[in-house]
Amino acid sequence: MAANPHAEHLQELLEDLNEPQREAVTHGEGPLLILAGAGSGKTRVLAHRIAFLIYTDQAQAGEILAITFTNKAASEMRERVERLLGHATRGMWLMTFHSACARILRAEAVRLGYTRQFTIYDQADSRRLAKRSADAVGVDPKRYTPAAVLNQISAAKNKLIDVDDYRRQAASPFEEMIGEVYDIYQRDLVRMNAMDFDDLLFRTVNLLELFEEARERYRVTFRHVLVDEYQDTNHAQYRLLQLLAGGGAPPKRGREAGDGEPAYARPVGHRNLAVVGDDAQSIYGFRGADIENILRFQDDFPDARVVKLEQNYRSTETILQAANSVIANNRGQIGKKLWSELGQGEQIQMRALQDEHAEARYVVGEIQRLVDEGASRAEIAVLYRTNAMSRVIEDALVRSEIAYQVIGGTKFYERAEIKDAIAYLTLLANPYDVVSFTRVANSPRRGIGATTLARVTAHAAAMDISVWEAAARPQEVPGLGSAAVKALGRFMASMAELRAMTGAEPFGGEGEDEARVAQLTADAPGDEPQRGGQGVPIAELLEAVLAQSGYIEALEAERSIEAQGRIENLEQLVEVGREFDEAEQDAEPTLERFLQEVALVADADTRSDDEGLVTLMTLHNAKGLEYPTVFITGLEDGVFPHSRAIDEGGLEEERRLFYVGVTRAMRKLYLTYARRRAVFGAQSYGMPSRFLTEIPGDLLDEGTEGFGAGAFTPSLARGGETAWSAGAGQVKAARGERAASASFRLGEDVVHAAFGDGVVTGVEPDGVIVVRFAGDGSERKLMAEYAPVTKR
DNA sequence: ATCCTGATTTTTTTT
DNA sequence: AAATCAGGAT
Repeated sequence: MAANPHAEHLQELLEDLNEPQREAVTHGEGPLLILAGAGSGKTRVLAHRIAFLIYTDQAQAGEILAITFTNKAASEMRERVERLLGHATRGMWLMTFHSACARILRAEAVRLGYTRQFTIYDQADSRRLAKRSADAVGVDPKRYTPAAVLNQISAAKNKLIDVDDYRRQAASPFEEMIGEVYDIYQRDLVRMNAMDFDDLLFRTVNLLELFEEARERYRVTFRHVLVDEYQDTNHAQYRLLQLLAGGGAPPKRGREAGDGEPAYARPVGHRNLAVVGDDAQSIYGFRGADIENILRFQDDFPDARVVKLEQNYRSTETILQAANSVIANNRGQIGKKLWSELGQGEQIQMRALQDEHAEARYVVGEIQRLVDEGASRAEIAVLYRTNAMSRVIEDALVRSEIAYQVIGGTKFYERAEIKDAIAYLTLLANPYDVVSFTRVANSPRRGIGATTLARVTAHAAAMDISVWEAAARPQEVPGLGSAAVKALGRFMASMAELRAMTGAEPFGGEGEDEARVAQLTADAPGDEPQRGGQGVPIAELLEAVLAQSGYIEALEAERSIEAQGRIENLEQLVEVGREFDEAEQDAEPTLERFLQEVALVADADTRSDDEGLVTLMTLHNAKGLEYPTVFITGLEDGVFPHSRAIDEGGLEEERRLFYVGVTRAMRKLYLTYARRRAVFGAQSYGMPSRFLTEIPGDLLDEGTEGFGAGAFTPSLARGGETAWSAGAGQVKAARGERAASASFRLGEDVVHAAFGDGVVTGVEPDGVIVVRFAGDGSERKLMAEYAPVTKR
């Protein structure tokens, strides 16, 4: 790089980076692990590194694959890179794992037996399908909710365990049952030409393992792979990276590797893999994230360059000290100590409030005060453990007329009318999609009831044809009355008309199967669609759907405020379609691309940077963000840490979540808890969160002002009092006295309040015991001291 | 096929 | 407290 034409830019690029940051940015080829503490400028490092690779001609834009955690983070990253480069970054793959996989699969799905129009099911869709499959197996839905069943399947998929492997490994009646459900569930997905979120990863791994040609092509294409938030990758994602970048060590986790190791497992490939993460911020274990991925990166790549970023540019020292001392209670982490030059700053405000309403009033009162003093509402975030907790705070904000936004919870795309409209489009694109068909067929009501639907779908399954085809020729469906035949005929006629608008081949006539077969055998999957796709603009199609289907008409007939709101939501959706049409001018705005984009929006993507909006969200959604002022609410044992986490040994992850929350704050941090809180409508009383006791007392201001100070703002320093109203003697009492724990021995018989009889199969440090329960054969980790478990 | 009502459940966290 | 669901009446 002696006479680099970009020399000037290069220097500028490296100018205001600190030493380790610069080391990470300028690292050349080969594996790179960046351990980036909270607020240490990792996004900046990633953006600069991408720009550096391009400036030094180590990569073209099109040779870079950069994975972020959310779409929002991806577009922010793209902006930064473009600002650094001074030009657009077309062709650079900067997106989430799921988006990247969906994009690859669109081009290659044919090789795996799907058409490129395959549907992506979101969690709600998947759950409905899981419920159907569980019903078919005869699973008692009281005992195992569809969500729980789906979780099991999802966990298996995240570990790349397919149906056959799962059933072979099943070690309990419970697992055998889940295996049966998994089997049906997966068959249904394939038959419907659909994938759930986990399939996007799983099938991409399949593709790269099975087809050497594709594997080599993508390896060559992505000469440099960068991954943000590496601590939250799961096994499937790990495997995917290995296939793309070439592994270091062969796979040791997952299934048996050994001698007969397949070719793809061997460490070939460019190994230009740069990952950024912070093990202290791993908070997605519940959805399969494997913290071991980051902890063992150096085992996978013994020659990896390791860079630690420990200087924090975000928070005051007070906030960092609190975060450091809390996280010190976790074990088995990569040692890191955050420090800052921003000075001590203000004390952390801690408050105990009467109940959740008082808590909300306190938070809103403080927000009011800060805004009066000149703060922008956009500088303030209120965080909580579960989505349901937003409501009380929202009420208080509304009452005080403070503008706010809620991230997550009931999303726009989860509203019934939006899902209906999307389901119409999905069915038009993918005539095999039974879930969309059943959703849409009788909505609005047109006399196609549950029995009719069941007969049609059963017929389709029996004849091995698409639902569309079955519904299009209703007279062939056994058992249908003449009214049902007529209703179906009318419905399908208008659907056929709408499908014609999309420019897709007509469907449901005789030659249908050839259509899929032709698509499946069409070789040479490329990056562009083989034909067609130039159909109508999405907005136009949507309007036609809503009119033709009688959907809008039915809502108008209702004449209710609620229906009016739904109509407005649908208008908003049409607007989304219009924006998509305009944004895609160069590429063809195909229906499937639109549906894919809609399916993969995350809560966090909907965040607005609008000035003047206070932001409310869960702690999970706050990952990666920062605010001058942060409120963390609901700091009670059982709420945060969540009771289920306490029961199941998830305390360390909860603690990391708290760490994430604390480190979002730049200058002011508020921690609040309520003594009494309504849970499911019933009142419950909780102790202050144990995390509060892990913060050194001198960092906290417990508020002495105000009426009945002692009564409502108990002090950690004070103590001795007995009841709640007398102060938080409990907090002090709790400090340091948690260590004592009931001891269980290996092999001991125990009884759990919820799970019933079980036996201790493992004893771990920190009072964690492993118990296998007779009821369902499940094995759970419990905190001996806190879980409702006794010796028998 | 559709509507109503009472019972049951829901709350972790999410791509 | 709200939402979904099952069962039964129309």
